Amino acid sequence: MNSETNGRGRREQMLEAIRHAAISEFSEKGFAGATTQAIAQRAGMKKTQLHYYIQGKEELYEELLQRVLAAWAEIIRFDDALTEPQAVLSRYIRNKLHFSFTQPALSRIFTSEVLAGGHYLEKYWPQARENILRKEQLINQWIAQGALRPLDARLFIMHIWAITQYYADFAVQVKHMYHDTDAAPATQEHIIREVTELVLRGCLPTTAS
Amino acid sequence: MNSETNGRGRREQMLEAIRHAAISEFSEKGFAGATTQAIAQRAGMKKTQLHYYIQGKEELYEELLQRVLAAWAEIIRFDDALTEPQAVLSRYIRNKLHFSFTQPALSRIFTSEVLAGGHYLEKYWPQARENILRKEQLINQWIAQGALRPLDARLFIMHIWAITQYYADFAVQVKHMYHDTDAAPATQEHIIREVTELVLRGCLPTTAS
DNA sequence: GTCTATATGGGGATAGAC
DNA sequence: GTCTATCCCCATATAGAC
Repeated sequence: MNSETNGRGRREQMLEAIRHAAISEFSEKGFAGATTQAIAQRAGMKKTQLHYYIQGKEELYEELLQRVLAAWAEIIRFDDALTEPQAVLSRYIRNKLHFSFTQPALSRIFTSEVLAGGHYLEKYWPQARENILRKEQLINQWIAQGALRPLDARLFIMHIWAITQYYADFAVQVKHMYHDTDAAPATQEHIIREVTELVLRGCLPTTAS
Repeated sequence: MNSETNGRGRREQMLEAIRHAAISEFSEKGFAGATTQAIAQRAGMKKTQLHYYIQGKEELYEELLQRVLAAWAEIIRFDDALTEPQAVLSRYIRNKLHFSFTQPALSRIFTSEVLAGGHYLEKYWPQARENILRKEQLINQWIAQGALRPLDARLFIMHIWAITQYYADFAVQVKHMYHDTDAAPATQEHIIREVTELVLRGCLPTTAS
């Protein structure tokens, strides 16, 4: 059992610890404000040790950005096996919210990058545009079929994205809104239900059977 | 005409230029990532000149944070003169969106601060909680009267906030979604209509007359 | 009020001992 | 692989000439 085979490699274990720490640091401070010093400290190592494992601050950041994009590419697409708008949209909302709940810091890195101007996302926009255009076409089909009320499909998609992303970016705000209050914090399932209900009622035709 | 009376004071003019520059810098880089060097450059002055006018980076930041909070406190409250849910919510959505459109960078400072953990907002949360609780009560009254469908009022308010804030925080994303596309970018009025329609349909009772 | 110069601290990154 | 020591750059902020 050499150093390459115990666990999945000591090096990879260290890198995972580093990535975990970096996700927190980058999501809180942004790329410019994050320091390798702080990342090292969060990961429980010295700065020099960190620099032994990573190529540089920028490479680490880009790798993590790619992680969010890759995860979203998997999670966020409309499920082709489903045809009913209710089913497709419900699943989309559930998946996106689940990601915001389980990977809030990773989600926030994207937001932080967009706030900074999104220069590290140059290569990402075309693909994101394609994705939204495909969703738009499907939604417009639904509208033509009378399955959805007439609406601006592109804005509609962005609005769903906005609400679901909110629970990652503003988790601190949400928490404070339940602090020192009679009401117990909303559960994830409850939030999923409320968001889904709001969106579906907002887009279904008034003449729904 | 001494130096205190021309314009509204040279000092105040300089400070406004500094604040304008600082809003951009802080909103893009966050507090940790922003530099007084860059703020000075954006404001068209030397760093030493900047430090002659401001007390420090932190004081400048806190002043601007206070600006957003103060502006929102004015703009965001439910209009007591209105009683119909449709009218109150429409006006709220319009005002909040208008602020996102006209003061996007200032809006983003709040988001950036929340991402960073919101430590500079400690004194703000109690008041924000009060505001949301008051809105919550009114909405629950509407629900009791049958003017709104049953829903979680607190989450509902946060969802409206999320959608309207989106147009400030993710303006870059919105822009890219219309880049290289047949469709012309959505106008502000169009966005206001679409958001309002989505929210109102999402919360009004199905038996609406 | 505005500049040059500087004090002091921390940043990313590497060299080289162990 | 991990440490100490160090390089070089840039940060905030101030002192003091003009």
